[in-house]
Amino acid sequence: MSIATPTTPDALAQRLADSGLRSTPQREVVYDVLLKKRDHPTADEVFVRVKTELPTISLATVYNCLETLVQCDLVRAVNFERGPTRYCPNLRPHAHFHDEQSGATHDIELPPVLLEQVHAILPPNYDAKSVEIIFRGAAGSPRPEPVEGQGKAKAAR
Amino acid sequence: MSIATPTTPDALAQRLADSGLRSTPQREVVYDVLLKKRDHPTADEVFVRVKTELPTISLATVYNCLETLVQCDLVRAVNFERGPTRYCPNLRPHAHFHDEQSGATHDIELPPVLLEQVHAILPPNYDAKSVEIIFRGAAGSPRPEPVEGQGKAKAAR
DNA sequence: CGCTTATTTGGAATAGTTCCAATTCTCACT
DNA sequence: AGTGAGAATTGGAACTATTCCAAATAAGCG
Repeated sequence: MSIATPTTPDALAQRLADSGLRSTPQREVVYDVLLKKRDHPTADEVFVRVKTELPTISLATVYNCLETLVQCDLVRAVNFERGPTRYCPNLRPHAHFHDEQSGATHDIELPPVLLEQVHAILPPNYDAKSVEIIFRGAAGSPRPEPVEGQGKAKAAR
Repeated sequence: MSIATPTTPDALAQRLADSGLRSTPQREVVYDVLLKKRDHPTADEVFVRVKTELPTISLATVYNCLETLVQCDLVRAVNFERGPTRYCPNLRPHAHFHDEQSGATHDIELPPVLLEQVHAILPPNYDAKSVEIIFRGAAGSPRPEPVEGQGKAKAAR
C-alpha cells in the first residue's frame, strides 16, 4: 500500500530512480523547498524560493520539476478556484481548508474510516483513483493567527 | 410546485431580484442552457450553446452571467485540475466524479449524514462555508469506450 | 573520452479569464 | 411618453498561469 517514510528529502533520489529518472540539483532543491515550508506555494512562489539557492534556475524548470514530483507521487498538486496550482508534499490522506480571508491553506487530517465512507458513496463501476476534499471558509480563530498566507500578498492587480 | 427545488428557470428572476439585480435575456438563456444540458460545461461551451439563441451575445457577457448566477447561488462553479472552470446548476449537495478517460463529470449524491461527518473532521474554529469533494478516476463501463468527452482534445474547440 | 540521452533554459505561444471604455438597455420618476 | 441615472452588455485589449519548443548543457556509459 503506502510507503513507510515518504516525506524526506532522501526519498527523492529513490523515487526518481524507481521511475527511471535522474536526481538533479534542481529537482532536489525544489523538493526541499516544498518540504521546508509547507504553505502550499504556487509554482511562482517555489521559483522565488528556489532561486535563493539556485539563482539561475528557470521557471520552466520549476514547472518541470514540480510535474516530475507529482508524477513520482512525492507531491500533490492542488487546485482551488481559478487561481494557480499549489503544491503540497504531504502524502498522508488529508483534506484542504482554504481560508478565504487570508488565502492560506491548511491540511486537515482525514481519518481513514471517513475516507472509506466517502469512497463508499460512489456507485458501482466508479473507480476513483483519488479524492480531493476542499473546504472553503474562514479559519476564524478567536485571535488572528500568524501569517501563513500567500493569498493576496502577491496578487497585486 | 416544490418550493424546495429552486432549480427551475423561474427561480432566476426571483433570485436576481432578491439580490437587486435585473433579469435579462442573456442571464435567462445562460441559466436555461445550464439547466437543459447538465454536463458541466465550460464558459466557452456555454457561449456556443447560448449563441444559437442569442447570436450576438459576447463571451464577456457569458462570463458575467455565470458569475452572477454563482453569486446568486443558482449555480456552482467547479474547478478540476488546471482546466477551465465548469458550471453546475445542481444545488443539492453532491460530489463530483471526474472521469479522466472521457473528461466527463458526473454528479454523485452526497448523503447528508456523510456531509456532516466530513464537516466534523474540522478542528474547532474552522468554519467552512462550503465543501467540495472531487473524485478522479475511471467511470463506469467495464469495457473501454472510444474517445468522447472534452478530455484532451485540442482541436475540438 | 566521446556518444547518447536526459534535463535545463529562455523565450514564444497558448488558454482561460478579467478588465475597460463605450454603447445600449431599463426602470423610476415626472 | 420623455428623460436621466444606473445596470448590463459588448468587443477588444490586457493579464496570468502554464505549456511548448528548440537550442544548450550535463550525465551516465561503454
